[in-house]
Parts: sequence; C-alpha cells; structure tokens
Amino acid sequence: MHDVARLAGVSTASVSRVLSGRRRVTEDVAERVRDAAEHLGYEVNTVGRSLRLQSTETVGLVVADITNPFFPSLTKAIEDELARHGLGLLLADAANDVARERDAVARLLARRVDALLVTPVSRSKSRRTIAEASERTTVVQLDRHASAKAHYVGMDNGRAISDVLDHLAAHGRTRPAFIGSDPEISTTWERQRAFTRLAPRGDRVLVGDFSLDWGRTATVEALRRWPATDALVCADDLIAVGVAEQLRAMGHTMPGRVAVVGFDDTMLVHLQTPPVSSIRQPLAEMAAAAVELAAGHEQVPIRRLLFPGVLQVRPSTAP
Amino acid sequence: MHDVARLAGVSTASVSRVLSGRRRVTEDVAERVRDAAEHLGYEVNTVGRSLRLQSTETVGLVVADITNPFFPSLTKAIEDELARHGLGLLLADAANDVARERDAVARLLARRVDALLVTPVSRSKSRRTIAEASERTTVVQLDRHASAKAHYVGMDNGRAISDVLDHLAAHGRTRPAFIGSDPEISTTWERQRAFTRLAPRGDRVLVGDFSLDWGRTATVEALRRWPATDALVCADDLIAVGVAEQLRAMGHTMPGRVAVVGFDDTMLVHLQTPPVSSIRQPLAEMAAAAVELAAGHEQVPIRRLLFPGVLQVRPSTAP
DNA sequence: GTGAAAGCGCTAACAA
DNA sequence: TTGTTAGCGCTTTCAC
Repeated sequence: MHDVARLAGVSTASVSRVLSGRRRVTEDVAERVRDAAEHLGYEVNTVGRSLRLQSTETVGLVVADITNPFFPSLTKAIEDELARHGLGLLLADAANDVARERDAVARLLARRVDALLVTPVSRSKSRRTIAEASERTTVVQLDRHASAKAHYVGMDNGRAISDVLDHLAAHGRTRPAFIGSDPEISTTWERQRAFTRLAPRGDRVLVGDFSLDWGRTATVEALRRWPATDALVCADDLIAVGVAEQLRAMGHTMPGRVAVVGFDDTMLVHLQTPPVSSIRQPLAEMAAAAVELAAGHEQVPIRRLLFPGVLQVRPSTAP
Repeated sequence: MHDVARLAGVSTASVSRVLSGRRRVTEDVAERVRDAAEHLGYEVNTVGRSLRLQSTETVGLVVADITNPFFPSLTKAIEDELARHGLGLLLADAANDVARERDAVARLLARRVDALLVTPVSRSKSRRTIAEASERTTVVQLDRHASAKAHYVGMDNGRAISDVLDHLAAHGRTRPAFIGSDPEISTTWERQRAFTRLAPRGDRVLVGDFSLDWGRTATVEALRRWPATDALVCADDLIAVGVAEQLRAMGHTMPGRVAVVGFDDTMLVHLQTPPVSSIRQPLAEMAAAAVELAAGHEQVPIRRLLFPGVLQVRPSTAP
C-alpha cells in the first residue's frame, strides 16, 4: 500500500479511501491511485482490513451432513448469494453428529465469522450449541431449527403437507400413510405432525431412520398394516426412492395402486423410472433471506421466516 | 488479551506464548494464564494472529460442481482433514463454468488463503487460472488437473481402467465399449484414453456429456453400432445409472447380456437394482496428501501423486 | 479533500 | 524465562 501511495503521490489514507470506496476523494486522486494499484498489481489485504474493521466479511455454514444430496444444493444457493454480497463462506460438516456440530460451531466462531448459518442436527440436542453461539454472533438456522433464540429461515412444512394431501385427493387418493424418519430432525418432525393433523387417517405414520432400506422396509410394513393405502408420503427423497424401488420389486407400477411423494426434490427422484413427485424448497429465496439476516449489521429481533415449498408433480402421483 | 494479562499478572507476550503454545514458559505462568483466560472466556483473535503471522491458517477449495454427488464426498474428506490440522475451509463453487472458476479463485486469493485446492473445470480452459494462481500461493489440483505448474493429487485412472478390463475378462466379457462424457474433464479424458489403449477393441468409444440422458442415449447407440457388446464401461456414475436404467427399459436384466461399471462410487449406484459396480477413489488418502502439500510451509517441487482406485464389485458386473 | 498518526490484536526480536 | 516494544496492513479520526 505504501508503494501505491508513493507511486500515486498521495498518502496511504487516500489509497484506502479510493480502494475501499468508503469515502469521497477527487476524481484526479482516485484515478492516480487506481492506475498505480493496477500497475503494481496491488490488491487490498483483507486480513488487515478485517482487523481494523472488526469484521471478516465471512459467514460460517455448518451443514448437518454434506453427503445428503439436499445439502449441496443448499450450500450452493448460500455460496452464490454470499458471493453476490462479497462475502466468503467457511464451511464445516457436522456429519449428523451433535458433538461434531458443537466443535464445528466453535471452530467457526474462533475464526470470527460475521455470522453463522446452521442446519441443526437435532431439534433437542443442538439447542444449547445454537443458543450459546447466538450470544456471540448472529446465528441463522437454515432448513432445520433447534432454538428459539436464533433466526430461522425454512420452508412451511405444514402448508407443503397440506398441498400434497390436496394433490393426492384431487387424484382420488384419500388413504395416504406417512413414512417418516428421525423425528429429532425438525423438518421431518413438522412434516409428520402436519400429516397427523391434516390427513384423513393421520395416525397412519411409520417412523424409522434416514435411509433407502428404511423406505423399503416401511413400504412392506405399511401395506401389511393398512392394505388399502393408496399413497405413501415420505419425509424425504431418499426414503421415497426406497419406497419406489420396493413397490417396483413387489410388482406394482407407479403410481398404480400406490402413489409416492418425497421431500426436497433432490436429483435422486429423477433417477427413478418413473420420476417421483417431490416438494422443492425455494432455495434461492431462502438463501437470500438468510444472507440478508446474516449480513445485516443492525441488531434485529429474532425472525422466523417460512417460505412456501412447490410440489413438483411427476408420474409417481399423476400418471 | 490485556485483561487476561492483567488478571494473570503477566505481560501480553506471556499470554501469547501460553495460548499459542509456540514458546516455553514456566508451568506456573502457564497455569495462571490459562485460568485467567478461562475465567474471562477469552479466546485468541485469529484475525490479529493472521495479520501478524502472515498466514490465515485457511485453505480455499474451488469445486467444479458441488451438485455433482462426487464433490460433496471429496469436500467432506478435505474438510475432515483440514479440521484435523486446525485449518479452515473457504469453499467456492465453479458451477462447471471456467469464468466462474476464475472468479472464485480470485476471490479466495484476495482472502489470502494459505493454499488453494482446485478441481479444474476444464483441461485446457482452466490452465491459465491454475497457472496464475500458483504464482501467488500453493495450488493443489485435486481429482482433475489442468496445469503442470501446480501439484496434482488424483487417482490412477489408467490402472483403474486396466483393473476394470481384467475384472470383466475374468467374467468372460471381452467386448466392452466405453461411454465417455466431456473429454475436457481430465479424469474422463484419461479414462477414455486408457480404454482406447488397453481394451480389446479400444475404438469402441462414445463421447457425450455428463448426464443421465446421455447414458440412456449412448446405450441404444452402442448396442446398435456394436451389437455384440457385452459390457459398458462408463466415465462416471451418473452415466452408468442412465445406462442401467436404459438396459432395464430395454428388457435386459443386469448384468445378463451387458455388464455395467461406473466411476467414483457415489451413492447413485446404490440406488439401482441391482447395484452397479464402480471404482472408488481413495478420498481419505487423497485428502491427506493434498492437505499435506497445502499445509507444507517449505517450497517443494511440483508433485504429481496418483493413488490407486478400488473397484467395488457389485451385481451389475458379477451376478 | 487530504495527510499524519493512532490503533485494531497479535507475536517475535530484543533486552533484561 | 519474562517484559518491552515494534509492526503486520488497514481505516479512521483529527487537524489542516
């Protein structure tokens, strides 16, 4: 910076004013500084700037499980939006483990991120981690939530379930069952609860884990317990794919006797033949809202932003 | 830090020495400092440290396409290894676009990452980006490569193809064809070249893009042009899944008349029935090697590290 | 509008 | 072994 100042014949203060664009200077000075900087290949050192401004212009993101295909899509949406705001993304993976999640949060806080985005692993066991972090910086819970002490940006799962049930009913399917996964995942829990409240026979719910095999097993179990079932609403796409596979193995053509619908609209549902209907989260809008909360310098009251999902209708529910 | 020093009755230098662990102090001082720090909830400010040490202890990773399921696995392996070394991960996505890749590299360099890991989008069009970046910091090309001026950590694709052909031959399949994707992707290109060199009829190669649909189309085309084909070696799993789907649609049971094998061993191949054989990259070892090169402070000569892949044999090639 | 100077929080060189 | 001090690169008062 000194070199640039010398070459431009101004003080380092003016160089800073020009290059950071945070203050007015005469056009003459601005031009000389820009020329000098370009000539010397000078680029502002963000570390010095961060120290001075007490802001790293970096946001941390702790995803519950990066290998779950929904999270890369979410990560991409966030990274995109952050880049648009000139913010960096420090990523950490909790690997579905609350202890690792706590570690990851601590590591990112130690790096002085300006804000922290988290998709909590567990409704109950992530609560303290989130609450404590939110005393140190702005925390935005994304997709999932665990604490009322931090912002939450997610999808309106109740409305999504309602839309699914309407869609199924419109196709004459009035005897759905719900294949859930771990109810400690807030999204799964909300979907299950909404189903219980809204479905014709809301008690037809099976709960297992987040896996293809569980989808297979649950299909057999559901059709055994409730033989008249004409639709299986799944807590996520991986389960839905397992369900679809099992139905095919049992000789059903989809939708045929049983319609199938998943959640999150990951690429998985496109790999099935026929493709499986799924609710898509509006990731771009969610990312924009989350980053706005994260980048907002003023202290705002805790927000809870719910976006509507969009049911992607495919042959698994509407031939 | 001043508060900690005062409370412990020592200088800030001693606080630094204790908390950074980079210098010897008496146990008495160390204990008083640690107590004081804990009492005050003090945590070293990494920004100040970075400025002083001229090192951010952070590594940048530019992935070619985070929504391609191979890259989350790679990202996870890297993040894991970096965390083990106390290093942070700044992530950026190139979205399969060389212009965005160049931007991403520039943004991470501006943030003064200690090293840059990149999976180049294109063998030819990413070359300048990589070469120029490697003049500014340590660059490690991961999985794919584009420039000889930076390290490369990847899989031995030639050997992998050789293993695949041996495996197929052992099961009596001696008339394979290769379904490639974009040869600008270095891995795809190497796999294709090895096939051409090693396969019984190395000219039986189709080249398309990286998609499910191309897998479907290519299957039809391959069986039309070379009706005796008894195995389809695919440049990646997504193509392999498309191939498997198409074979099923054509009424073949896998492996039956045509065996199928993919690359990268992503979760996609498990979603097929039956599961599809695939070559797994040794991600943990590759990540360890890449991070070692990235974290190594001494200037080492350009390295090119190839790890052997492991063929995961499944019913699509061995019933 | 511009420059001089202070200071963000840290660590290393130097002195004691 | 420990303390004093300078300085990493930046931005922002404050004085002009």
